[in-house]
Amino acid sequence: MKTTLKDIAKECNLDISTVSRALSNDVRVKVKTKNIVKEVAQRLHYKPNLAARSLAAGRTKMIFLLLGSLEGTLERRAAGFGSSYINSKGFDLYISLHNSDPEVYQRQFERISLGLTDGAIISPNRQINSQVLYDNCLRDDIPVIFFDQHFENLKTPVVTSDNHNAVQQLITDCLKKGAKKFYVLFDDSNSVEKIRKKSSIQYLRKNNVPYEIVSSEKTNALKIQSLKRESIGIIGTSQGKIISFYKENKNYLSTQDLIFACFDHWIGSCYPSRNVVYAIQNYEKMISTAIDKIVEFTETKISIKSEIFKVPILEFKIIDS
Amino acid sequence: MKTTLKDIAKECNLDISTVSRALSNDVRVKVKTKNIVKEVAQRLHYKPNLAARSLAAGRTKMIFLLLGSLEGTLERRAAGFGSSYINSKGFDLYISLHNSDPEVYQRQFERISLGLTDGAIISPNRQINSQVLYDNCLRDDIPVIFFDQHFENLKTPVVTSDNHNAVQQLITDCLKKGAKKFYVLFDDSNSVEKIRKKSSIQYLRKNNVPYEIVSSEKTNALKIQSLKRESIGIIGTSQGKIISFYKENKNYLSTQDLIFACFDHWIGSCYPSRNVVYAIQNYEKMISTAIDKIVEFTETKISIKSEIFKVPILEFKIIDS
DNA sequence: ATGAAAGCGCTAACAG
DNA sequence: CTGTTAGCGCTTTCAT
Repeated sequence: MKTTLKDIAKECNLDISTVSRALSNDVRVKVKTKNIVKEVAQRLHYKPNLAARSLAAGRTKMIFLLLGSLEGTLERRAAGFGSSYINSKGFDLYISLHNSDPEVYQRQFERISLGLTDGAIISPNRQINSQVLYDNCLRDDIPVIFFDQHFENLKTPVVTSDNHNAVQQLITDCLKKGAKKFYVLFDDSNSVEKIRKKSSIQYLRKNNVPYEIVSSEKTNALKIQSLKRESIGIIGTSQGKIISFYKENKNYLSTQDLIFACFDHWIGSCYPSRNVVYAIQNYEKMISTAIDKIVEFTETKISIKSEIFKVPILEFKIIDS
Repeated sequence: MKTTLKDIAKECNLDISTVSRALSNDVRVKVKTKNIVKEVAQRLHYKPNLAARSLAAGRTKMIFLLLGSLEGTLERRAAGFGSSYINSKGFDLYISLHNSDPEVYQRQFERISLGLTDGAIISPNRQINSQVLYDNCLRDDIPVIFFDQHFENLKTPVVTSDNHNAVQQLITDCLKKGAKKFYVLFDDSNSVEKIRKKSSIQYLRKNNVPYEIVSSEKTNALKIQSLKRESIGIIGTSQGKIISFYKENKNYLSTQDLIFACFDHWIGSCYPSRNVVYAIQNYEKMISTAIDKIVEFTETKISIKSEIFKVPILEFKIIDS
């Protein structure tokens, strides 16, 4: 059965409060008493009840990380690195997934202000009005910071990559490698994709490069086709998206000279393209920034501001065939 | 400020206990009273404090999922599917990562029995004696089930893939595709790798197929090399491992006829091999089995048994070039 | 149908 | 240095 402070107090003939102090290394307790208490605690396999502690102390040292899924490299790495990083601050990170399900998202979001966490980092679901949920947390003084996704209409703090510059750099690299026209695979499925799409178009227009936007619904209708072999840049979010686009249009694309551009990583050789360029997002900086803000808030109670933290791309990589 | 039952009680001129009942839809409370209470609760933005509830009720409906990382397909998918699956049972899943760090692992493991979770599913770290940690949880009646990794010397419940059969089927497929000799890339880094290695060797021996075990430390010393072009099977845990092995031995391997075999997924074409065969583990079945067991335990308090649940492979896929 | 009261396990004043 | 006391917010008997 569960050992409590009471059990230890009885065993030591001390008051429960002294035991509590002894275990939290309070300077007021005699060293000798401390030792006895600690030894008894160990012998009885004492473990503090965090729910009780939280109730009494008003904090849990737990931070919540709510993500859509773990399929993206950024989110995966952020989760992995964030766990370690937060540990070094004496906190714990609890990750939860909403799988882009609005109901789950809302439910998880609401759980934040239920007394078990001191704050949260959230990669939002765009189908839901996060502002309401965010305001809920604010009202209860629970700090929340958004991660990766950024909605212009929301008054919330956000940590995000500098997607605008990233995309333009990727296109520049493709152009250097000889790309003469582009397929842009970004869609409108979330705010990151939107920004990337918008920036791509803006930059391609500015440079007078022909392009076609290919949303995932109507991939088979490639307009810009020509019989002669050309150098084509294909830019999209991930290796997976690019590869499946390629497969769907293999007949045409396999006859062309291709240059792929995407984010975060590329596994294997650049085949069937001639070159792959990709932008590695600085997930460490992103998640640590978010964590720093949250922790700072819980320790100082100075209110969190509705700021945008744009984190530059970590590195641009080029794979040659 | 935080609204509590007390605030609602005051506002409604009711006792706090009636409010509590009304909000939990207790049949004893008059419908009219219930409606009033609920309306006031909403107006005051009432949210229950889970720590307090947990303390009073003795359960949290939270299950802990402790994983090494999210880099593996199995773990990622299990986390994703598990979150949804457990929601349908009225529970929540909290994922935490130990990044193969023994200290973090121990710390997270110990957190399980700290009163915030009703149970846990754990992908263990082999550097740590999990038995002790497991016994700790048992003593406090916290159900724990191990996931994926299986240690023969531990008396614990475990859900794992049928790796033995999986490996033999993969090898069979390679042989059918013409493989005449093998490189086995499994190592001893964890219990799954160990079983896969052992089963590979056993099966290759039985079928008199020449093979070489290539641990990641000494990859450059390939023994079985010949000048003539041969059909070579390369079997390992993931696409990543196989590709990096290939790269390290490109001079020799690029002249050979290759067949790759691995687990869970393969992105892109099978190039530079002729065929890729891979075994998709049934992560849905694995995680749902684990969740079912944990939930069953928390609801019935019937003690969890030290059983092994072997989940068969979901599907074997073959990619042709 | 509602209220009163005990208590879950712990922390944190306040005494002494 | 240690004990006493009063909660934290909620659930749950036991009365009425």
